Amino acid sequence: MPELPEVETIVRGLAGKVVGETISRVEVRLPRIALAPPRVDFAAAVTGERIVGVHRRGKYAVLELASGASLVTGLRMTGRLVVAANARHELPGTHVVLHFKGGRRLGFSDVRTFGRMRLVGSNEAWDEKLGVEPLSSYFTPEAFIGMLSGRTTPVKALLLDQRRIAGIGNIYACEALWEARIRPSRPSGRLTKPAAHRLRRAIVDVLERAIEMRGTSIDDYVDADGLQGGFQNNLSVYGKQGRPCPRCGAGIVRTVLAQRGTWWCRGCQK
DNA sequence: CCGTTGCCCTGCCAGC
DNA sequence: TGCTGGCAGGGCAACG
Repeated sequence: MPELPEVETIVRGLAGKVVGETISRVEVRLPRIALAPPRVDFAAAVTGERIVGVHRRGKYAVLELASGASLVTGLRMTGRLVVAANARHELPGTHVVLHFKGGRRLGFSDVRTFGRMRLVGSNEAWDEKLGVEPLSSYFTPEAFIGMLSGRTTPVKALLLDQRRIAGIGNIYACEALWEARIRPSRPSGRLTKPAAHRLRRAIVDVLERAIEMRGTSIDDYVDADGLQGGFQNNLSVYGKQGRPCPRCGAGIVRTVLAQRGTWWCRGCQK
């Protein structure tokens, strides 16, 4: 499931492959995947556009187009964006294909069809609901403490809320809470100041380390070259129920919190 | 505003 | 072996 580090890795890979390319043809095989403003036809509007930049916002990959419009792709759980030289390497469940002049192509695939590729106009504030970028200078201890204070929501649910911090998903929420030695169910407002500082630091640390390892490949994620990441070998608690905690040796448990599987250590997360 | 619930969808796998 | 029911989960709409 692509979270911030996986989307960052995809975007870095795409930058060297698609910037400067002109989209000569667009295939939309599953129309509900490709969204556009009212009365705008996705394929017609995108055809002829040139890609002038690529960036990430939260868990979204954004292709910047020469007209000022953007193609915003949300990968959800199983979505993939992969550049290929030809049709031979096409992934199963490819729903949208951007063909470039010269023959290469960018395919968007998603077996579960939860992901979306959306064309947004230059003035469309598509990301106004998204919270702070955790790897930006705006994610200060003060900003984080402000989010936590007075709230009864379990701190893990707050980490997953994209309106507050953009880009953290289940894997990195679990890992950051373990690193900060904080119990996932702890009410946000009950974190001590040192705990809040530890957690902010842990979020930044775990995201940066995961980007260094090119993301976590549990079952579906691959980068823009179709290659797996390496952070799955560095996970401490995610998916590790029954295994010993790498820090204190107690057994890692799996509970359900905010409808999500939650892995943590009863021994050292308080 | 805030928090919760249900829905979308298919691959996988435990259990029979 | 073959089937099936339940689970996985990010974002969004609807609701209280």
